[in-house]
Amino acid sequence: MDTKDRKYNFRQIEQKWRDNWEKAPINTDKTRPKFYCLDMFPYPSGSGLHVGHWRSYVISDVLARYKLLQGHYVIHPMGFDAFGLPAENYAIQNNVHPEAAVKESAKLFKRQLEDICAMYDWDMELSTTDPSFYKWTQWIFVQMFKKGLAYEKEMPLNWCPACKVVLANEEAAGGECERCGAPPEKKNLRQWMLKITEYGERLLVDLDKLKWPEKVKKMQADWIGKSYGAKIDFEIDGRDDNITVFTTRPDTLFGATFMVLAPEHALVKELTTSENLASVEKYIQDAGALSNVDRMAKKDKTGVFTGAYAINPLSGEKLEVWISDYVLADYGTGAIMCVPGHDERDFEFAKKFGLPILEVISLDGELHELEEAYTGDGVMVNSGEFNGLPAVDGKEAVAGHLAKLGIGEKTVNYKLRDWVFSRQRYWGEPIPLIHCDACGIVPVPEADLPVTLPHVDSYQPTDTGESPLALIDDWVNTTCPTCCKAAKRETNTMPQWAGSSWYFLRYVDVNNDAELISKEAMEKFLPVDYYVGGIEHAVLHLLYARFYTKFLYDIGVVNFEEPFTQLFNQGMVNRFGMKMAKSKGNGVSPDGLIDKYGRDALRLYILFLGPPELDVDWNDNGIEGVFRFLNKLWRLVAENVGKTVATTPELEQARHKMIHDISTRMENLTLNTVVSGFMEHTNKLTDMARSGGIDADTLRDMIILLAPYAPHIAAELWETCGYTTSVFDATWPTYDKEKMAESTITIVVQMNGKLRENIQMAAEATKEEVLAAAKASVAARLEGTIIVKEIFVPGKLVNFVVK
RNA sequence: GCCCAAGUGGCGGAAUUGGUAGACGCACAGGACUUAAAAUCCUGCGCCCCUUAAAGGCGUGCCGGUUCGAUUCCGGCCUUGGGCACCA
Repeated sequence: MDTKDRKYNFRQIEQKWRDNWEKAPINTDKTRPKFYCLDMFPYPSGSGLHVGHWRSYVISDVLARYKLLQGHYVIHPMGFDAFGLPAENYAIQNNVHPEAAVKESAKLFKRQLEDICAMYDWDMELSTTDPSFYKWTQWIFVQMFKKGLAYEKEMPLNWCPACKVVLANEEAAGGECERCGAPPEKKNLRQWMLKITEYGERLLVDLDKLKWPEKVKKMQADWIGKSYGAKIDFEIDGRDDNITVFTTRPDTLFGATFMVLAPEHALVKELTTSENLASVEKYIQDAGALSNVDRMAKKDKTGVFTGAYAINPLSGEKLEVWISDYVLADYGTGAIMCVPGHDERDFEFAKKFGLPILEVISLDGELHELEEAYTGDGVMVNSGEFNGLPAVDGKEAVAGHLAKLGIGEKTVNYKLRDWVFSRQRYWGEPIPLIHCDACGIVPVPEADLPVTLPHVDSYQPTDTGESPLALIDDWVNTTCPTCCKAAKRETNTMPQWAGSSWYFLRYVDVNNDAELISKEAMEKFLPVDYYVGGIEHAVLHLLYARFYTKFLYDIGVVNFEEPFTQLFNQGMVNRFGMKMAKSKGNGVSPDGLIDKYGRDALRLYILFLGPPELDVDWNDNGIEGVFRFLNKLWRLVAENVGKTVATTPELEQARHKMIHDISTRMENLTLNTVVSGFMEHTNKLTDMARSGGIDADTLRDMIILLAPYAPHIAAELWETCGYTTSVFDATWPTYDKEKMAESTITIVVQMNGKLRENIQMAAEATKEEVLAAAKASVAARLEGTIIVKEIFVPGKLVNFVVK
């Protein structure tokens, strides 16, 4: 140590241990029980890492190293999600080929990731753009195709005019392109879809198994959107076909006074009478031109009457059939029964167009003039034989009655739609299908995978809805694998989510060319135990990855149905009121801080900023305090090594308390309080060392506890203390509750709940002794009062209730 | 509109099961060491009353409740952030 400025030489120490660990890696014993601690892998951009990126990587690394010290073999890999629009857009902006840009960026990222000093196993490194990886991304698609889960469909889709690409529903949530924020347009396109809806129920039910933040589970459950109700057939007046509706309120069926179909509904053209045809056609045309955002933003309900009538199956009333864009074509049956008395939207529509409003649910059983839709509880009225029945029971009763009549049945509905899986961009995995005039659509044989992405100079996206790959004749033209005649390749590519939906399976068997993953590796190392990343993927990546895993389970590739047992979402790092990002000019580079305070100090400071799950505002000021702490701790060891004293009961008590505090806070992942705990205990131990000396056991355990957080200084101090094996080969110390108990405890004395005195008592003092001492301490105050009640909380406090 | 978080000193934040509110750190002020500075060490640091001290009072967004005792539990509100949003 340089005694002149009493600061430890972090530059020299950190370099020394970085070199050492490169030569002799830690965490190599694969015979230990595994713990798979995964970071959401980044897409490599050319702008590099800022301290916001560090946050999640430090959190997961602390956890990984903690598990290592607890005796696990820790799988802690890192890779690059390099296909997709972010990488392609970056390349276009900088006028380089995506392949070159990705290579360059990955190199920069890797160097910056190494600065964090996370114990990534770079032997497992993967990139989604590597043909040996996307061979299996394509293989999974082929399996889905063979199982009928991938299908082609022409339908109106969300098209982002800025990104020049279609969006999945998940990517267009909230009426904004998930990537660029532009409002998507509607465009009729032929696209490849994945039947994620077939897994909707399992994706919903299995959420219960997961140790995930409730918020994320709820977002997924809401996205899947299961609702219980009934399908009901309404006879069309004068025709022998029906309009089928889905409703969650069969109990209000008597109150259905009109019907509305989505403009796109198949029956609309057939039903419309000749005198209404012109207005209906105009309405359909106008509705079709509206984007989803405009459609949602409309303040007023609009609609037109078709001229047709349906019959309410219970009341027998004739109901006008209207069309309106407030009914969605792709949810339920695309048609609804309208109960204006008990549905706000139907009420608004009925008011505007003068349609009848009937009360059929009443809270008090009486009849009222409805000023607005009543959506609460009550009993059925105006409902014939069902009158007087509570609405909650009415749902079952009416649905059962309709089922007996053969015109309805109980059913469930989901908001989840199939996944639009093809993209009109160059930089993605080619979809491995071949279009043959004779054989139809044929998957590329597995032996011919991967279908490699051809290297071209012109990869700019087009407005046509076609991929740039369509322009490459010698790639598009091929032969049919079945009949050997001339055929054409599918030119769409996969979305950026394809690789990330399964990458976590591949790390542990990254070089396997014969299968996606060997059974042995799968059974030994999977699934992921702990997954750390941002909340922005709550319904995108995390839903897709669950879907893929369930599919791979079904075809026997993996033996588990959920990929990520536990999930942690770290909060964002903000600066100037917004998320830190290079593009916004508010990014803080770690480089200067590393140079001034070192990697260990920066790791600790990022944790110290605030609770890991909450957003924090960045400021540079506090890192000074963390740096002072590291120096203090350095001096504590340096000044006492070689002259440690024999363990005393006080030292043993302090040591067990320290292990307890750090361990429980680590387990709870309240990592900001772990750092303050280190400071607290270091301060205490420094005082104890000065007054009576410190023992070797305490120093040893303190260094082990610190190792996950500040690995370099811990390794150096460990060596200073004379240990010859790595600190990461040590075992996480355990504590004994009895040994951490203090011999003297502070008892709080209250009167009427207000603090009056603190008294020191021996830990083993009896209730009577404590009460007597407490009474004595407040004797003067008790004069002239009557003690009504004595509250005694063992080891904590005494409260006298007096009059 | 619906749902979910959060609200504590000048600042970031802490408080295990309802039991001393403000740990730890930053900033600030005073002191020691030093020719001086840096570094380090010591002391103080919620607000009010008071020359000071003692004693007292108030205090965890607001109003109320339960309790011997509430940052913690319950009811009602306010503010901020996030999610969903014509899903019948």
